[in-house]
Order: sequence, then structure tokens, then C-alpha cells
Amino acid sequence: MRPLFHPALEDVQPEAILHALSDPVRAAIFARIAGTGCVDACRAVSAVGDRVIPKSSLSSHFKVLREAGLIRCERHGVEMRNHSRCTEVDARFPGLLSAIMSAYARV
Amino acid sequence: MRPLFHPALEDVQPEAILHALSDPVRAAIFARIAGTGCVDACRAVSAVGDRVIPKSSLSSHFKVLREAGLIRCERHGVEMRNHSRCTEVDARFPGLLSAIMSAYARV
DNA sequence: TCGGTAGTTCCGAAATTCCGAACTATGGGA
DNA sequence: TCCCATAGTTCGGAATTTCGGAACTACCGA
Repeated sequence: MRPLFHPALEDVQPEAILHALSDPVRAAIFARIAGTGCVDACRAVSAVGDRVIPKSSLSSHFKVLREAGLIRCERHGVEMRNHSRCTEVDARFPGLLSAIMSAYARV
Repeated sequence: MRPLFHPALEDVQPEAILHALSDPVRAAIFARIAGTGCVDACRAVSAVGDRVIPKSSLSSHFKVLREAGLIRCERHGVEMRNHSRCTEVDARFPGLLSAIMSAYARV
């Protein structure tokens, strides 16, 4: 398997970040990844709230987050490890991610 | 014409805001409204960058912004005046709008 | 009442999202 | 080595959303 595409920090666009996080499921996934530092993808987030997310949907959610520049994914053996790129993104767009995540936390 | 629907501040949802502003055209419209304080709708924003936006698309963009709680629209005679709800929204989600707008400004 | 400007609604085409089923990749035995 | 189980991706069709032109409505001034 060839390595997954990750945008360079300078190619990360605000619209992609907002689009990625405008889906509550993706926002919850991202919050979990950012909160725990690292999450092995699908099994660890197979449900959000009381809603079960199908594998194929999860896979595309991870792809959206990755291509938006929000997470970094690498395969470790049979599972995928996901790390947030919070620190990087915060350097490019100061305060953006924390404002978004605390807006969600407020609801 | 019956008055337009505007969500109460406590019904404003982060996902709606992010979705509304994840479209660069809407973000540009909102920036113009927030910047000038008030914009008479379509004529004043009939183009974003070098791209002309059809009236019907503009109309639905304004609707999305309004229903997300980002702007307040009222008819004055033949034209529609749009005000940003920045101050209100900032009270509910501190720092969110300014972080988003400065992220766009950075690109 | 007519005419012009501002904006909305309607509706079909295009694009996007959703998710089940089938498939691929990897590692651990036997 | 071969097979199995687990983790995740891809495919494809249905459902939803977005786009934009044409027709329509609302309001004002003359």
C-alpha cells in the first residue's frame, strides 16, 4: 500500500477545514483524536453518540479529515493510527481549531 | 411579505455556522457584510473575486447565512439590508468568527 | 397604473453524500 | 507456505444537496 496523501501545511485551506468540521460526526471523530492524541481508526470510533457509523462512512470521514490537513494517518500493522495536526494547523490559523472545538463543546 | 425567519441566538448551532462559512463565496459575502456593517444584498455583492454570482444563487447564499444565525435581513423598500450578528454570535461562541475570518484573510 | 429595480421561487441538471457489499492489505498461526 | 481473521478501502447505486436560468412577486416612483 502506497503512503496516504497529506497536504503540506501551506496548502491547508480554511474552507476545507470548515467543511470537514461542519459535519458533527467528523467533528466528534476529530475531537476524539485530538483529545487522546492518537486513535486507531474505525474500531475506536465506530459510534458517535448513540449512532453507529458504518465502516465505509467512517473511512470516507477519515479521508476528508486527512485531506483537509486536520489529521495524519499511518498504518501500523493491520490498523491505522491517526494523529491530529492541531499544533501545525494552529501555527497557520491561530485559534481556529480551539474556537471551533469549544463552540461544539458549548452545545 | 411576511418577515424572514431568524434563529434565536440559543438555537444557533456550530455546524450550521461552519457549513455556511465553508463556502468561500458565502465567506466573502459575510466578510463584506461584517466589514461594512450593512450591505444591501445582491447588487452590492454580485461578484466575488472575478466570478459573477447569479441572483438566484446569491439569494440562497443569503438564506443559508441567515438561517445559520450569521446575519439579520430586513427589507427596506425595494432592497434588502443585511447586518451581521457577529456580536451576538461572539457572545455565544467566543472567538469563533474572528478566528474563521482571520483564517480566510491569511490565504 | 405602468415600469423598473430587487429579490424569491421553481425546477431540472450536476455534484455530493451515504452506506451495503465486495474487495484488499497485513499479521498470526498451523 | 497457506489460510484465517481483522482493519480498512473501493465500488456503485440511491438519496440528498447545490447550482443557476427562467419566471414570478414585491415595492417604489412617476
